[in-house]
Amino acid sequence: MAMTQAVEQRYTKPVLVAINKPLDEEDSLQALRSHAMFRSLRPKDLDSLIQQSRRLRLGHHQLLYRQDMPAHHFFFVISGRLRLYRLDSSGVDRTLDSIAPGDCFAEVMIYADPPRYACYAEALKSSEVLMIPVKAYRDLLDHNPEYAQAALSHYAKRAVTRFHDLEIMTVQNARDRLIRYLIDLLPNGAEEGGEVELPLPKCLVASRLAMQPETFSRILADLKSNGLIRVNRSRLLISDPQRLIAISQ
Amino acid sequence: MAMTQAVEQRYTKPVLVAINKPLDEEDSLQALRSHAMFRSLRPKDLDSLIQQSRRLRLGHHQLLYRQDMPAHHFFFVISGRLRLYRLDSSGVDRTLDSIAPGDCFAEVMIYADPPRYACYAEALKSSEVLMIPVKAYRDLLDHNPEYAQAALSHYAKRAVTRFHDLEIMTVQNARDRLIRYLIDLLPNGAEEGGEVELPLPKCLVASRLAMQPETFSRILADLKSNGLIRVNRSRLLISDPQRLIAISQ
DNA sequence: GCGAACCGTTGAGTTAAGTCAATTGTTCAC
DNA sequence: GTGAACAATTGACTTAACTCAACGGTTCGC
Repeated sequence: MAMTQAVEQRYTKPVLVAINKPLDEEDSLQALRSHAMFRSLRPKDLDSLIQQSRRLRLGHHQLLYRQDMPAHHFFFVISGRLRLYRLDSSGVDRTLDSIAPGDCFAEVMIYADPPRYACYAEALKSSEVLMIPVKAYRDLLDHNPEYAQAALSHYAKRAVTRFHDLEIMTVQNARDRLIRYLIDLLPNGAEEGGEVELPLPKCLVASRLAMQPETFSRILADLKSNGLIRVNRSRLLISDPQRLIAISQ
Repeated sequence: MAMTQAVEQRYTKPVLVAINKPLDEEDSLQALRSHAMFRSLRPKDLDSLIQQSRRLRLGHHQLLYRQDMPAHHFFFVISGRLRLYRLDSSGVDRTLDSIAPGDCFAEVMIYADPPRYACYAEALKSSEVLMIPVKAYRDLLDHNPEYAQAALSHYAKRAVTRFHDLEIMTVQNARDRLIRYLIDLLPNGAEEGGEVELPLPKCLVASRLAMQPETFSRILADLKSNGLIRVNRSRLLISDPQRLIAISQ
């Protein structure tokens, strides 16, 4: 109960009040210009969209928005890293996604009705995001139907990714879920090994994979002792992905 | 190993060879005309799309497509019910979604590159689907940018739904996952109770929720004995959803 | 530079969920 | 209609994962 109250209290705290910065540094928006949602935009339209947006600086652990809050903006990550999570009625924090520079999030809100954020978003470290008004982007699409193609392609990819995430979570045991997660972190799939960096602190990866931090730690220790991975902080060396997959039966 | 071989053997079996029927029964395509992806299409264009499509009749347990197969078509369910599932390397069957009449599936393949089905699709009972060529729909969008808007709205909704499905799966214990699943089946959310029908046989709901059929059965029996639900075959009566949510802490 | 937080790891004990097996009820094909 | 396959349930047992607790190692604020 005390927990529940704490959660509700958080709803009343103001968010989206971070310091905004002038948007004169063109170079740092290069990534934006090459994102699937924006790269087909005419410079004039993109500039107009950027003009209507605000650049936010977020500190470590700073909350950007809350679940159920009306969603008037979506976001593009310029630098840093964020995570999406939900709180359930008993206050348990469940991590759903992490977002890297060059990615968009909450962009599906463009067509939600009523538009409300489906989760919390917070900075995992000092970060910069571009806060784009949903209405501005929608207007752009409404007046330039040819732009919808690019957005469509991005949205389809997003749906595929979410489907894939769901697929991992239907794996019934913790070890195999973790192995699947690690394989997916490899840039080239399962073909060849490589070093991967966990996109989240270990305790949050655990939460993302629906297991306890202790379980996560034990599985990793076990994989390590079997020579399947090497662990250096949040960097993992996977030398033989095929063997890892074989282990997961 | 024997299992693995069986799986691979299935890959070689021909699919998509069901009997096609003439598309003269206009009435049964009414649902198609009101679907978000098609309702804004001019009659001429919709008719042309339908002309290029084939209507398939699928028998009980008949396979429609296999995971990893090149995806040249997406589908609209006219009648019956289908399920999407994946097989892992050891042959375990994991159910990912069920699809009701009036719904589309594999439609995200329009923008996949290369387009390959991400899972298996099979009929849960005798069903009819419309098999729409990906290329035909893409051409329609390419030549009529104004149509993209409708597709965009549908794709955004799809991404939101998948995100929500993922969210349920990060719930760590089987009972709470099942309760969340049941609540979501209620048409009016958690506000008032009602009777819901499981969209899948119980053993497949269990698979969808990453638990064993025995566990599913035991949890349901327990909820029943606590007066939280009434069970009649695949129909469940949820009289007090709020109490059910409270139980799941 | 020091202590307080926090993160990650490890150990010990407990519990939820999986496994195996037996039984009944249903559905379906012939 | 009958028997074979399958779906669902229940019991007994095992095990994977959770919980609680203690303990190093880092990081961060002062």
